[in-house]
Amino acid sequence: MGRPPCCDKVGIKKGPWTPEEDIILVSYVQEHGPGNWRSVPTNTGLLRCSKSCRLRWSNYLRPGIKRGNFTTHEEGMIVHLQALLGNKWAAIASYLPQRTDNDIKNHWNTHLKKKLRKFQSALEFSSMAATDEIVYEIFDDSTRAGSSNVKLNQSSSSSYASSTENICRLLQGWMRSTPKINDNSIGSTSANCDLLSCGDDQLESILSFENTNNVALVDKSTSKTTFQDSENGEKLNPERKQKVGHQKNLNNDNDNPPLSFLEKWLLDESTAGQVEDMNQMMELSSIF
DNA sequence: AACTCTTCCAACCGCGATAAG
DNA sequence: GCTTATCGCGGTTGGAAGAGT
Repeated sequence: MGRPPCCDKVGIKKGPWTPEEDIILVSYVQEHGPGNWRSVPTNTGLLRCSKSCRLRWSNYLRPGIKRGNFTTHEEGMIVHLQALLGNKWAAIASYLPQRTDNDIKNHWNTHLKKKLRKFQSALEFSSMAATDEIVYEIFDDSTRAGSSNVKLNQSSSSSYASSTENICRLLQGWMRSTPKINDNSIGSTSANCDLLSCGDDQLESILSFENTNNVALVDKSTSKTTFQDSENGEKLNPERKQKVGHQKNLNNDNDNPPLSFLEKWLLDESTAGQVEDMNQMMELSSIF
């Protein structure tokens, strides 16, 4: 006999997650930490399979997730890493703090692939000594699209970086539309009731998050999440946390020199300059 | 205003690797 | 060592929202 099933397929809910379900999941993970997803549906009463819970947590509710538009630098990183690693979205995501692999994958498929295609065809045309008129026609579409790069830079600061803020936003919208909470629909854990009755400040403190190596600390004034290494108490910003994680992995995996080389290369300013060059080219395309 | 088309992204599906019994 | 479930990943899809006609 092998393992028992994580959940029977009967009665499993599918589709978009409701704020109630999010709160239940977040409060459970706060209490027990991420992992052991198999027990999550059973212990929380969520009618979701463990897989769905894990996905919801890692792609949406996990602290430190930045949502919203990608910066030019992030896009450059993705383009470079995709060229080097292929469609290894999880690997690429590990170099982009606060972005999920799903987010990167979506952004690549919907934006970057098109941008690159245009960029490459523009290069081909220009190498064939094309006239200005031809180049103008190539980029005309992006001009009409509303100068997406300018918009991108303007709104890049509107991203939000923690599950606290995610949940607060969800709650704010949801509470407005749902004047009275139906306790039966939410579940039976006391943590859920606490979450629903507390204010934003309280919610943020409840949502401080601990995993195996790092403790996430939520800054109430900025809603930003910082990480503290539970081993040595060192405070880390999310980016630093990612790097420390990498360093640990690298130390544990000595027969993987290409990765450390890649990391060095990526952090090299001269390389970053090349990325910027390419992005400037792409931005030029929207100016034409 | 109503309809169609396109874009975008959250969530699902299927598969390989790994772990548990 | 075998069987079976879980985990994590990449590909794909469904539907909401916006744009165009």
